[in-house]
Amino acid sequence: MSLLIPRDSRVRSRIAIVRVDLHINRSFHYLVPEELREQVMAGTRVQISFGRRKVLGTVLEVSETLDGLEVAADALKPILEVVGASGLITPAVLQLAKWMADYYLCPLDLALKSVAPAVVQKKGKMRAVRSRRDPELEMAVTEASTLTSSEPPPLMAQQEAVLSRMFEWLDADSSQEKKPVLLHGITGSGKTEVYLQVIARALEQGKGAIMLVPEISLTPQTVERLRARFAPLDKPEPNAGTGSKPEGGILAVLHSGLSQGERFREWQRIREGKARLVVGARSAIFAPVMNLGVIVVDEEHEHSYKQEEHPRYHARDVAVMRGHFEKALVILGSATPALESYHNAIKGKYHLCRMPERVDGRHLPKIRIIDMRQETLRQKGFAIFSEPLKSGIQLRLERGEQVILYLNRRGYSSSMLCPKCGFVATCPHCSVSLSYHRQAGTLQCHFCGYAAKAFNVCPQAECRDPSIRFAGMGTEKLEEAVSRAFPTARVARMDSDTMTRRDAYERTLLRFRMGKIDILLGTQMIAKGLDFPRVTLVGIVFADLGLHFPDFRSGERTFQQIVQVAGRAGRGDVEGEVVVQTFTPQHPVMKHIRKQDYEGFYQEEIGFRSALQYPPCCRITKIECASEQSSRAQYVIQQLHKLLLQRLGPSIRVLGPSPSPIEKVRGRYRHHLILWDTRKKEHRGILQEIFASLPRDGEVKVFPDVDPIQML
DNA sequence: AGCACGCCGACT
DNA sequence: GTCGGCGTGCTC
Repeated sequence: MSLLIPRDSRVRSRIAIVRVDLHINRSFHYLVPEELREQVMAGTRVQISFGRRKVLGTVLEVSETLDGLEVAADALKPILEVVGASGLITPAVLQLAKWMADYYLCPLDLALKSVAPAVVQKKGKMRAVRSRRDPELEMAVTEASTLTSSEPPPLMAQQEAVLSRMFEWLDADSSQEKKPVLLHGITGSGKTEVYLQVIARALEQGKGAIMLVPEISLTPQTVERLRARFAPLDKPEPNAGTGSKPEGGILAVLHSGLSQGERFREWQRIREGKARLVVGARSAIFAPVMNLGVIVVDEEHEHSYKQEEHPRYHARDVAVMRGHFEKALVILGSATPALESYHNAIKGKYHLCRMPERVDGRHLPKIRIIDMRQETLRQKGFAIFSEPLKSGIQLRLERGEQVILYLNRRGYSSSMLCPKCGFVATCPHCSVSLSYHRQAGTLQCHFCGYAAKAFNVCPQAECRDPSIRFAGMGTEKLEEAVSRAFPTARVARMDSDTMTRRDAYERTLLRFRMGKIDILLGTQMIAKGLDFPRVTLVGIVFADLGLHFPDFRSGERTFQQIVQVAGRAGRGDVEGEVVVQTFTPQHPVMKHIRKQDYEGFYQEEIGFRSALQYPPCCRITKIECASEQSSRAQYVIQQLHKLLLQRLGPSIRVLGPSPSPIEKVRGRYRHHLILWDTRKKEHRGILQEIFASLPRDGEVKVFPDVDPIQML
């Protein structure tokens, strides 16, 4: 080796343990050259020569000694250079990645990949930043803001009380670990203001803050409030010679719409400490904020915090771990907490803060549960609108108030079937029926996106019957029905079909805010955080939709969705009303929905979970095998099952293996099994070994899913 | 992941 | 005799 490391002199050279960006399940030792000593630390991205090529890697550890090193020191190669600058992955985030690899049963490489965007992992050349701003829209937003005052408003007593506790925890000895806080505040109770003030205090203390939101494009209002509140803290860039105002300042916004260049720049600003407040979706939890004071997870119950690709991490839980490692205060906020979080709060693992009142003495809307079986009898056939909902809408139109209608299914109808021969259009790639989209004139698969031209007659050669029917109503059909029933009303639909353009969502909400829309209807897109004071009626068109899924969380999800949408009503001076239409009014969830009683819902639901040993009473891990051939996936899951029984024996409870409830998705057949109680460290170690030892059939994919959300 | 080495069939 | 198949194994 011609690297000429003097054998005698530099024995005390620093040695970096480096994980290479290749699929090698171990790490390698490199020398840290004198001139890079300052920069190389745990987490630093480096370029090294590996064999005969140059590759990138991540420093896991820097050590002063050669202890335990089985390679002669003079055989070590030096680190060639540091990528970008040090600190792209901070030591704390590296620790987080190690934890993720262990907890979520994935190779460390994969965990490292998910903690920093690809552009940051590589050389990170700055590209020209394309502007995505829309001057017309911005003007309109500015004009429409009676709302974004940068001054903190006066607080209600409940907010004061919660804040004083949070300040105390935030200010506590920074070497002390901080218990996470669950902020359970009903819709409209002023949670966002609490977040803002805790963040403000952390920033004043010179610390950083991360705020996670379920999906940034659906929370422009929250981002606007942050910008309005914290923009004054921004000092103009000293080198802004061009006169154009530099973007950002103390606030960095990370979202999927950023180009690679924009993403890199935001990351860089955070790393350099220019931006200390980061807002973003799931992956923003890995932002390289130093000296982190507080992490807020807004709407912590939202399923979008769970990544559905390997590693299947839950950003809320990762946030709790990051807070643990960095001794930062973690605030989980929701009106309808995940059962897991509330359970943790009840057990004392989290602090519990409650805000049971709405701001300004406003009341929660009254909820009426309408029995659609009786409505069907009364109206002599299936009706989309019950009488109370119909008259309720009419009344709001007359009064010039606004209405939100919620139906969590897009398209015109959810299936297309031939009443003569029984043919049902199904997706060629997934085991689900195709939805009819009338505007597009297509049949679409909501799992894989497959689209085909809709038929006029039954496509079966021997049938060709023209009376082919569409069953199961979606938002498109609802829109049609609304327009027919209320011809004078101005109606807008919001779902992923109408919101294809990036700013369509903001534009529609702006028109709604300006009173140019009377009835806003849509899918869960309209359920999140909207605050429109003139909305006085919310209609849940078909509350049973998600209730009968073969998933132990279907009741919880239904409760959360309906209570959240209901919370959009009555945020102004006029009291709100909610009409919930259901064919199963006797379902236990409905009585808690009627009273908007989270506590009652929790108590009843936790009883079911405990009896059936489902989370949060127990932790489960799902293992899924997927292949283009069902039999191959089945074979691998059976092998896995065998190994599990051999290695873990009776100490572990296994359900399955069985085909997934929706067996085929995107042309891949899935088989899974569920393991109970995998929290024990030795269990995880054995699971890791089993995955590593599994004969690698490249075609059959094996994914562990720790704490699964998606059971289908 | 690459890229070596390494041991058996059809070609100029 | 040689070119080349891709099966194991190594990379500080």
